[in-house]
Amino acid sequence: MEDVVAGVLRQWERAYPGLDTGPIAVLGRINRCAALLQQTPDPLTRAGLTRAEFDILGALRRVDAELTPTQLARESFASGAAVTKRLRLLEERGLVSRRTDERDRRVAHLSLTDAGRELVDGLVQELVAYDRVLLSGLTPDEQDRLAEALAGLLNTLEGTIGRSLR
Amino acid sequence: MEDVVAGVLRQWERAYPGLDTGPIAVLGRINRCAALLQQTPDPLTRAGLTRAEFDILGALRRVDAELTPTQLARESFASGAAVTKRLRLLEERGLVSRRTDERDRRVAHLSLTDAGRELVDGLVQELVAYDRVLLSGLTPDEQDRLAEALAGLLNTLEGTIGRSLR
DNA sequence: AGCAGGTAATTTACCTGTGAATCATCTGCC
DNA sequence: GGCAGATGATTCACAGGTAAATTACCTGCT
Repeated sequence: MEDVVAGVLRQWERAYPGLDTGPIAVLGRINRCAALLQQTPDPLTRAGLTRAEFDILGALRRVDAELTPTQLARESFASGAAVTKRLRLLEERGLVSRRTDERDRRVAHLSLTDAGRELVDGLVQELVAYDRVLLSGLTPDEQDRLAEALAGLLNTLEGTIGRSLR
Repeated sequence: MEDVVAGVLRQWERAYPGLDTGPIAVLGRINRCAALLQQTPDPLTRAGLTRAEFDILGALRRVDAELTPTQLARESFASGAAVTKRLRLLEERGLVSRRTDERDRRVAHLSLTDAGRELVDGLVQELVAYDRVLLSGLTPDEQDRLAEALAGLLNTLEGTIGRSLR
């Protein structure tokens, strides 16, 4: 059985005979998977959260401590400006609370409210269950190998990109 | 050697002992890889194109025929509105030209100009070479297995999502 | 003929992210 | 003590995406 990308690859190969479509086969599929995952309604959508907002809440839950906006940006792989915007919405919804540092009044310390923590606790369970369904087409063994290959790729990418930014 | 996601997974596991982090290990890495790929400057950036714009040009080159905006939307996995906007920019740059259908004056037929075609021809070579570098951390065999696993996942996702939209 | 309904493309209003500038505050040095 | 420069966070102007409404046109039915 063939996926959508396979047809695209054949077209490229026909347009440019001899072209090495191997790299596109990998990266094109990663992009396509990510795009599909982002567009699909999931438990977060039903809870009225975006993936980006959940990344903030998740970071606070994971580390189980207060975090500053800068730390949150690093933890959730986002820009500072994006974090500021998301925090405003999350605070308005009463999921996150803010405390100003006493020593250095520039810095803020964010933490989950009780409501925020309960929301995350419930959502994590739902999300994992949902993700398991999405992966159900692969055997557990295939899933493990896929995760491992992606970890390797991720390391290369972080390296390449880190270098290109300097 | 460990990737960035591995640390995150350990934190989740510590916050929720016994949580099955397997699904996150796969999907989290896919999202992270895609985000990195999107943020990184690549040959397209240097040519002043976004990935989305190149997807339009690429579709026209691949099928080597005129396409309507609706067909372009399907081919490049985008919304109609997005295609309209991109086409306007690409036409302004002289990369794409438009022809109105004679029978049905609602429909437009888009094709690459000579300049557009030459641009794509050059960029495809550069892109494949660049992608090969990004994947250089994996052996060719690992790359093949990764592509295959992703194809399987993609099929499941298209299925799951197709169902959820009905 | 002419209208009801469908379809292609575009427009509109809005939302979210980004990089650059700005504001507020702290720290080190003279 | 007080200023120069650094740093944390926010704001700003803008780019690009989306869903829903709109425009323009075609087709089939009476």
